[in-house]
Amino acid sequence: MSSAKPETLPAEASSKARLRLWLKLLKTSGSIEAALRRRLRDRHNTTLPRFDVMSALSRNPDGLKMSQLSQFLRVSNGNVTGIVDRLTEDGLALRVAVPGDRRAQVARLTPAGEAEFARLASEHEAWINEMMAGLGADDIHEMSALLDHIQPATSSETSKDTPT
Amino acid sequence: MSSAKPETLPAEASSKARLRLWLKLLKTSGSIEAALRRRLRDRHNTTLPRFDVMSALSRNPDGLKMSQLSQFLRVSNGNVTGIVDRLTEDGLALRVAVPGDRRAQVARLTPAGEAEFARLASEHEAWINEMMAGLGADDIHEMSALLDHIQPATSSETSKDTPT
DNA sequence: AATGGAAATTTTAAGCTTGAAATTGTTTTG
DNA sequence: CAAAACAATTTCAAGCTTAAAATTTCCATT
Repeated sequence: MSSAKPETLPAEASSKARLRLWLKLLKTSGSIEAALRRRLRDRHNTTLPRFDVMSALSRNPDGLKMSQLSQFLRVSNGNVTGIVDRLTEDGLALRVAVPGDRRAQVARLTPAGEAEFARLASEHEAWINEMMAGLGADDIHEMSALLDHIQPATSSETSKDTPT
Repeated sequence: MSSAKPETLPAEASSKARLRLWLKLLKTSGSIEAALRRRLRDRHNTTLPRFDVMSALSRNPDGLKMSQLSQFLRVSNGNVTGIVDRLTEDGLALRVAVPGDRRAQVARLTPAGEAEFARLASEHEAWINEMMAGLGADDIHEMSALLDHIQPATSSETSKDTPT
């Protein structure tokens, strides 16, 4: 008997290690996200989805078609419809007809929306900077490189390529 | 003039770098999560929240009180109520009265629930292993260590300590 | 034993999310 | 040009999520 049955084979061991890493990654990003949601809610009476939409519109001052917005944010069409609805009710966004195509509409920030987003974005960046203060420049590059080695989808599932 | 105005001061530069890292981290974990949700839905007709609840119950064969379950999963009480409701409707979980306390109930997996979870967990681990195949043992340890340097909440917000 | 506070859970209201169906408008093509 | 295919958006049904309110039960103090 030269080989007693090991508890875990090497392949199994690294599979478990990868699973643990995923759980840790999920916990970390979930905690950051939860902190952002809480602060946006408690201090600015808004939500992360609204912030995300405003951020996308802020980067595109001429507006984005609803479909472009949902592609950019990687959420469904129906989803952005509701968020833009509520942003519009609050006077932070508006819909503009697209000249050549009566089906389409462009969502834009209002001046009030731009002003509001400027405040939010500034705080948001400070929050992230604070939470990640423990990472130096080298750590940042190292983690970024490691993240590049993760391949979330197999080729068969990567049908919706969104070329930039 | 010995100091011409630089585009970004060092502190601003690393703040931006941390923000970019956060966006990348968010994108990666979001993509993994989206892939998991899609596969659970398409191949097993279930959802990630259901999987998470089943996973917690699977680790606790004697059941967990609803409040323990929500603490463990870090979601609200009302949230687990609904998920356990639906799991129960499907015969995968059940509620058991707690002897000493008529307020409390323990949620447990049924035998069908255990069998179903065993199948799901096996696939789930394989999916993660596949997506993270690009990371070797050293990479895993490195990333894990880097994640430990992120502090998602300030002390003032860490009021709900959940000691394990 | 009564009362009042704390605890466990559910309910509720509002918003987020999705995929699918429905609408409306555009373009291709027979 | 009519019809069919296609495109942009909204609507819909179902489920997830939260915080806050409501219920029910427990427990400590009188």
